[in-house]
Amino acid sequence: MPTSKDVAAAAGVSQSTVSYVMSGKRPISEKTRLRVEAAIEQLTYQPNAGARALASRKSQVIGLVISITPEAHLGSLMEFIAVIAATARRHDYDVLLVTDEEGSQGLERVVGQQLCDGLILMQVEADDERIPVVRKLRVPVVFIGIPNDSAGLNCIDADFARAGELCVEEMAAAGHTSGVIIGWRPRLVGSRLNYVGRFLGGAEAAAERLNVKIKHVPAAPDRASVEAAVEACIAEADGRPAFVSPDATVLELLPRILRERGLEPGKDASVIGVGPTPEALIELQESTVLDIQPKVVSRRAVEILFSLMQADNPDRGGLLELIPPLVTHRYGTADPHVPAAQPIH
Amino acid sequence: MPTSKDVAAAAGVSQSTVSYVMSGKRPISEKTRLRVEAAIEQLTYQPNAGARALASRKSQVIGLVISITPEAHLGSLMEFIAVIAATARRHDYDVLLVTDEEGSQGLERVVGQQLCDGLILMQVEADDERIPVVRKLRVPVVFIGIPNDSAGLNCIDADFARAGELCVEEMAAAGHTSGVIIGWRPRLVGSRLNYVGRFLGGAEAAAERLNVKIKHVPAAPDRASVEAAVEACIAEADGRPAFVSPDATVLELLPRILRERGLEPGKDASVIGVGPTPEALIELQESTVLDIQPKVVSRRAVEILFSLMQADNPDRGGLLELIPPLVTHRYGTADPHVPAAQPIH
DNA sequence: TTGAAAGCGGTACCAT
DNA sequence: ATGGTACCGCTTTCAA
Repeated sequence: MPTSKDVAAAAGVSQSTVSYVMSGKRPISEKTRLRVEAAIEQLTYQPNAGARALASRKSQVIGLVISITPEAHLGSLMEFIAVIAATARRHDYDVLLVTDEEGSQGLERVVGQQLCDGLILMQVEADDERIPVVRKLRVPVVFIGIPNDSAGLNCIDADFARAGELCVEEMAAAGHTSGVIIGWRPRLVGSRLNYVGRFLGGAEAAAERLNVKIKHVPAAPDRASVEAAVEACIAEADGRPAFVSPDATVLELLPRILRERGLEPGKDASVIGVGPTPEALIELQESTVLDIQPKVVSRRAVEILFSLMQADNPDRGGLLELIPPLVTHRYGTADPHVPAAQPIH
Repeated sequence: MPTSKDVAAAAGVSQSTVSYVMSGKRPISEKTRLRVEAAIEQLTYQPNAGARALASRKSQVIGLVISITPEAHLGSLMEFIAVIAATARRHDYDVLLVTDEEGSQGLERVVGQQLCDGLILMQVEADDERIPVVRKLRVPVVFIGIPNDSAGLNCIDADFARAGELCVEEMAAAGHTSGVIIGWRPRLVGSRLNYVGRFLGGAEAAAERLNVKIKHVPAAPDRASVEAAVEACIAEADGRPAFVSPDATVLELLPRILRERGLEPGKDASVIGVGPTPEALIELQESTVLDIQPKVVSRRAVEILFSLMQADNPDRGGLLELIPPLVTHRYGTADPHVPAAQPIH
């Protein structure tokens, strides 16, 4: 592998000149710049990342922290990751994948070893054990998800409260006066998946406003559990039942389960929900589906992180940004409309 | 951040001794080792990755190259990634995510900058444009997927030929004398997704052997396309139709499409297929599903890469390993059985 | 068994 | 506008 020294020799300049040509941090005469660039080209020189990181104290890498739990919807997760990686590259950064198998120690490790200049934490839980650790880290961190104690942290997430509202509005517009929200087990909702709580909050507010009734039925994201919830709802429903859920897996199951019971979604029953992957959308064309815009959320997460890193202001923070959901599918049509944006700064 | 110099000072030894304590590359007296370890602990010292990479010429990072195409099943992809990352960590390596947005240049970049010591390429296509590039790289590379010209390359994949056989055997065992394989568009099969070709090969061999008829119907992995294929098959089927597919998305669609046409999968029609994610399995309980064992494939990919890197033998290669599929679900039961393993070395 | 010192390949300050 | 050079923090050879 050629080094910048080789380039310098080939171009007949000093090593520092090569460095300055690459970084543009000081003016270089047209003539020498061309000579250096030619030498770089000719030798197919690429700067050594380790040496650069050592000298500049910047790795040009961001750490992406994901957790593979049984609750995680892998397709959705992948969608986030893809956008984050692509956005990072556009800013000339690479992405190091950190799984939570190491727990919070993994965070301390990648930062301690100075493998990366900043972190994005995904699937942030209500009472996330990583938070106290993160507060001590000396690099900027962006959370995807909003923990209970978010003071001083940079968080971004889909606006699940708004999504809850939209779902209930949709439900009312479809002529229902009551409906059922299939959520998660209470324990999970309280301690971990607090977006469900936000969703319920928005849904309840809308229900009150529109004078419709909603009932929250906890369930696990598996077939048996959702079936049980559905049975219960059908039993006590008068007229067409309506099902609402903030969970992609539940949403994938609902149409099937209803059909097995002779109810055609969009006709005999309404299915309204949030957050599926494109694949799931294929399955859900006869339902109302809110897209929580993972692409926007993850792109913004990266952008926020970069602004923090550029500002060289590691401990500044306390940004909360909510991305409004889109209604992407409505009973068979794919006619997206954008609700009023309500980012909070 | 404390450096190894700080540790040395605290322990009253030289910097090199600290290094040797950490690497174990030369004998250290019990006494000094304990002193150094105490100092490390006390200062919470972590070695600087860049400096280490620079001095040792090893980054302890592997590059994981993925491509986000419309055909990619994100959930399956995520499953691979998770296992690869976890396995890498167990060998004390980190994972750098390389998306193919940069194309083959991305590979040249991460290797050229010496960001990583080896690569794993996923979703390798029949006539993959990355292959000529990879052949020139000076680091070990493992392919997940088998290109047409695999000479001298280290490839690993699920045994789709065997999967094709198993599917047809299953079909025959379920009493069918004929069936339909829903595959991909011919153009894709030829130039790109050649696992489909291998699947078909195995299926055809088994069909001949068992004296059943199979027909290959190309389709895109979307609803309309699969529906058209299904319609055609139902029209010309005598008795219960059987549907076989090597594609996860198609497999997710099939049960629904059949039910809409009044056919209950597992009763009025058979659905037999390969490779879905755990989420999809929920949907497919009434079908026969072969698991292509992404966990095994990806774990082996990492292990092979490490053995290549340890051997310090970058250009050695030409390993082909096939992981046999498991039958994980059979018409409602979850009773896995393992076919005879047939790895090829 | 341990220490001193020469790199590894860049960056950026201080000169000119 | 350019060159010389002192680091950055670790590994490893050579010496003791």
